[in-house]
Amino acid sequence: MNKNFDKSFGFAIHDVARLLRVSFDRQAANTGLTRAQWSVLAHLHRGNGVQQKTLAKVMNITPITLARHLDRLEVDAWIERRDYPEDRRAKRVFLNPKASPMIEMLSTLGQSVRAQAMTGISSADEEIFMQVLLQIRANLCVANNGQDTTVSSEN
Amino acid sequence: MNKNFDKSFGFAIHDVARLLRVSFDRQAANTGLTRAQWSVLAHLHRGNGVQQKTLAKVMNITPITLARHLDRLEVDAWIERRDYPEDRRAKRVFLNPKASPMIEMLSTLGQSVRAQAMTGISSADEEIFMQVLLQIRANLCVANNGQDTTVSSEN
DNA sequence: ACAATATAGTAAGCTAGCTTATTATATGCT
DNA sequence: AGCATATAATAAGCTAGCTTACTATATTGT
Repeated sequence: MNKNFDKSFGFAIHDVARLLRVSFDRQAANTGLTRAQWSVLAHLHRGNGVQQKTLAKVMNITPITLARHLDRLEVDAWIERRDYPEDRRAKRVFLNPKASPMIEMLSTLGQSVRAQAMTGISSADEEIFMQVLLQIRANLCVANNGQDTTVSSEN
Repeated sequence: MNKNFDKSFGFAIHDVARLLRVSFDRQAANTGLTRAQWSVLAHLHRGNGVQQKTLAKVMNITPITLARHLDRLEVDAWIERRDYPEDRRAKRVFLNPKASPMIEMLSTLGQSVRAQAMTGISSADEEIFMQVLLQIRANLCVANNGQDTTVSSEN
């Protein structure tokens, strides 16, 4: 039995993810947007007008999880869903103009949280860390889905 | 605006944490225990009879989050809460004997998930990765709490 | 001694993820 | 044409985390 839970890979990753989320959300609290909502806006900024199913895939979350984020984002008019005449089952999602400055702001915030997290870490080590992290994600994507959801794009 | 969300630190950590959790939970589904519940058992294995507040602190979760895990673990008799006469507000948590083999099993599962995640990564890089990860956690703990919750023990 | 404050555990209600099931629309087969 | 199957979005209901608020018990200050 491993006595060092603090050093266990799974627990540590889990802790870091939670700490990052809390840290971000706390600093973004006055915006009324959470990290998850911001993530939606950021991805739309990259590919505005994308279909929900595609967006969910790019974000690597399930369609229903995305649908709930969109519900709340739509209430506050950050985004809007539009019918897609070429496939009447589908909807496309568009950023409203008011979202742009917010995206800039939250992007800056994300960078500052990252800088905070990386305090005292050499850029060489940070580089290796990121490479390993992305490799781990790819490995787990394969293990879970039989496919790598990292690559994507469309529209 | 960074175009490479896939390579963003925060998103990647978040993805990896989720993928790990899903991967673990899927493989442990037949046990009826989730990763979070297993985490409770594992920590108790290390310090049986610990007080709830201490356990929550060691696990780096809030007391109420722990309380809910304990509720479910107690229903299935994995653990039991006992009154603590020296402080009648407090309760101490004990593993029931049936938990031991389960802990062994899930520990093995955890190792296999880790191995899966680390496929194709050199042990030197893995070493650096873990060091950076732990440093990040420490940084964020300080930023969030003004204290490092990594160290602990008591009981 | 006793009032004020602090602490241990829990309750209520939120976000964010999931799986499984439903509904409406497309597509494919004969 | 029309039935069977597949797909896009959503609904229902679960785990797991959080904050804020409450209750019971301890502790502390005067």
